Amino acid sequence: MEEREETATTYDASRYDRPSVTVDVVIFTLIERELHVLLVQRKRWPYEGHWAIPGGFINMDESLEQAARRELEEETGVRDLYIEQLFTFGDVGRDPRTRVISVAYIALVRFDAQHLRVSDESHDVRWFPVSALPRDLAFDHEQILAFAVSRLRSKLEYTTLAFQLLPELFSILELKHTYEQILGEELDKGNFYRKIKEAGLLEETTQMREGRGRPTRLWRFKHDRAGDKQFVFRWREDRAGNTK
Amino acid sequence: MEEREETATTYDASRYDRPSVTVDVVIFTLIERELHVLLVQRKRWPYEGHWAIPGGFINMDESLEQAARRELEEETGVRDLYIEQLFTFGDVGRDPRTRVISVAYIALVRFDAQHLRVSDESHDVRWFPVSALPRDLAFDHEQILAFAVSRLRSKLEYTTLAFQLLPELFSILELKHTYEQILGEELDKGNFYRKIKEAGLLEETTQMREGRGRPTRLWRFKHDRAGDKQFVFRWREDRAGNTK
DNA sequence: TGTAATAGTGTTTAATGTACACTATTTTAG
DNA sequence: CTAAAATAGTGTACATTAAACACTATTACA
Repeated sequence: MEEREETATTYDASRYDRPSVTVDVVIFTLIERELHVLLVQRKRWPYEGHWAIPGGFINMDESLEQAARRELEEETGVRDLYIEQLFTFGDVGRDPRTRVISVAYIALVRFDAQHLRVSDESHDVRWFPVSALPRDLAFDHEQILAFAVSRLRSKLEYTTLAFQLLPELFSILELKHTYEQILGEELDKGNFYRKIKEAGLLEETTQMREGRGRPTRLWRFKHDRAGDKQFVFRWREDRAGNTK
Repeated sequence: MEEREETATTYDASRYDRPSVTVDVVIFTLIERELHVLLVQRKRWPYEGHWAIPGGFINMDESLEQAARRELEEETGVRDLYIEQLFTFGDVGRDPRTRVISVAYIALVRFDAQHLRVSDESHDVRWFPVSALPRDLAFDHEQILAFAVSRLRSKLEYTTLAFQLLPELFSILELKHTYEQILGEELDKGNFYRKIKEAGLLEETTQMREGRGRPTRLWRFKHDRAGDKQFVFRWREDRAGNTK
């Protein structure tokens, strides 16, 4: 980390001119069975009027993750949810104002009444379906967002991450639908039932939900298992990367 | 990324007091069939005399990856090798001097005569076996290193990364040994032969190498396939995370 | 009462993983 | 010169998992 020839306590500010460090948070949620992401509309130069990933400068007295959580809470009012560092973007020209290094995070939130303040359509903050993003995102945010979606997909294959997007109680087919939304491909119903049950991640409840056809049983995620160990199972029905 | 309420071109330096940004590079190599990592011994406060991961401040005119490559070249004289961003560490108290945010990278180099300057034992730069690291690394470098090893392991399971550590020509059992070194577990010889051949990643050469027993055929990695697409295959012989 | 709609189960076959026994070709000890 | 040790490499059988898809179940509603 530290330059070996540098003196201990003094800095030559002109020599060690410092970049700005920001934290950007790509916030995902599921709205009406579709994966959405939160964007904010910029009010000033540069990229005035363009949509951007929410973020801000870090404070000197908070860790990166704390900064990301603060940002998340400022935008959505949500605390204590799943958050994970994605990547740090630091190319020279990515912000026309000055050198900016952005530590990007991914957050997953459950969409419910809590974040009404976001769903206000007249506001400069809005949820967009991942399949229908606005054009010309600010800065390199298109790249960041694409990377976030890609990471979300690949993590889904070996973690229990999808549960973060669902409410407390859900049906197995809703869970399957969530996987399909994120993976962007269809999964076999029978195989999904079998795998998810064998995994032992779910706790059956006595509750049912009625709809158009046969009522469905509701399940709950076993949280004890989650923290337990890095639980892993694979969902993809084709062997990844089969280069024939 | 950008604070939405901030003005466009001016900064209040006292308000937006900036952290320092460094790049640390965890450099791995294989020496005598064992995985090693490069560390430097600190000459000054803080952590004087302790070993640390090599790194330094970024320049304002280089990208993060450029900074990491520069650092790698300064320490080992090696260019154009495998390098990958690991994680960004930014806890508040990790450096007693000032707020420091470190973007950590992993690099893999082939150990050969090129980096003699590193193998000089009297120097303050030295290769350590991953299995026998020095005590009391500087800063939070123990944590960074542990994370780097863990990442290396998990990436090995689905990438062709091990080839970066081997010379141009190698035997299949050497490759197997490399996998075993990094994974920290034994692999079945027969299964390894079969899988690596089926994968079609290797190019047979006419060269053999003689040793104590039967001579071994040497192979070369097909580089055309590597860039091709994110080639994936799995090595672990147990299903990962099988929590029975 | 029967059809649409949704939920959920079972079964068959193919692919892959795992263990381990076997053969092959060299050096070296006696 | 020959047998044993050392290393390289192949083959095979069994278990496990994946994938496709046909089937049954339970509700609302026409």
